Amino acid sequence: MPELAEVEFFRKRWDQAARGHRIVRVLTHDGKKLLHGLDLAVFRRALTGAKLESSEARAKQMLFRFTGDAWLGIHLGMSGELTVAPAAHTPGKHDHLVLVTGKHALVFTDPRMFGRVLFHRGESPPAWWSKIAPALESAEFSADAVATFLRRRARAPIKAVLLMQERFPGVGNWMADEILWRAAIHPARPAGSLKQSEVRTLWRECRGVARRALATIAGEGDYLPPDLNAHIPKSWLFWHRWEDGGLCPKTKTPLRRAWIGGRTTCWSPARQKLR
DNA sequence: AGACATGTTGCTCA
DNA sequence: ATGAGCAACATGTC
Repeated sequence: MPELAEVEFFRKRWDQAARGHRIVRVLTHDGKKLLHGLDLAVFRRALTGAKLESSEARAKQMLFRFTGDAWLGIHLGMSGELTVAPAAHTPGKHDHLVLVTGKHALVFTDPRMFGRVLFHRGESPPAWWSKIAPALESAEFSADAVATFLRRRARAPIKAVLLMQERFPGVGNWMADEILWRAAIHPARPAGSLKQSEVRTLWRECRGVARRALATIAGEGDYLPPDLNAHIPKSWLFWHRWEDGGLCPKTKTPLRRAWIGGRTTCWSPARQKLR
C-alpha cells in the first residue's frame, strides 16, 4: 500500500495519538523478520518509559523520536499499516509491534511482512535516515538532476526508473503510473529516449503528484482525513487503474495494463505513445 | 486452483 | 565497474 502520502498519513496517525505521551509497554512479535537485527531486550528497555517527542516521514520511511536519544524507524513494506487502538488492544496475528501509552495502543500491522523496524540510539538521526534522497518537493530535486539520472539509466524503461528510490524517493507503483499518465509518456519508453521537453514535463508532474497527494493529508495542522485515499482527486488515473475495462479519465478511451519495468503498469494508449 | 498484490534486495548476466 | 532484469521474500484475496 504505502507510498509517499500514505506513509505520511500513517505517521501522522501515530503522532497525533501519542506525541508528548509516554510509552508504558512494548509488545513485539516475530523478531525474525520485521524486527530482524533488533536487540529486543535493549529495544524494549529503551522505549518503555520514553516519551514520543516528534516524528517525520521521508520517502517511504518514518522516524519517531523518543526521549533518551531513542529513534524508531519504520518501513511499511508492501502491506504495512500503522493503526491506533485502545490501550487494552490484544495483538492480532499480524501485529508485529505494539507501543502502549496511557490511552492508546500504537499498532504496526503487516500481513505480508515485507516491512521493517529499525532502532537507533544517539543524539542525531541514524545514518540511513540522512541518506534518503532529496524529496520531490525540494529544490535539490531539480529538472537537471532528473535529466542526469535518466541519461545514466538510458536503456531502462522510464517506468522502472521512476521506481528508483535513490532519485524518486517515495514514488511507488501507482504514483509512477500517475506521473507518466499526466506527462503523457508511455511507460515502456527507454529513459534515454525522452526529449528535453518531456524530461521537464516528467519532472514537473513528479512534483505535482507528490504535492497534491501530500496536500490531501498534510493539510492544516493536525487534521487527518478519515480515509487514506478519500482526498485523492477524482480526476486521477488512481481511481481507474485496477478496474477491468477501465477508461482513461482524460480521453475516455480504454486503459491498458501490462508488465513493464518489473511491475504491473497501467496506461492510456491514446495519451501515452511508444516513440 | 492459480494469478496477483501500492516494495526492496540480491543475484546473474551483459 | 555499472546497469538491466528477475526471482525471492510471506501471506492474503479475488
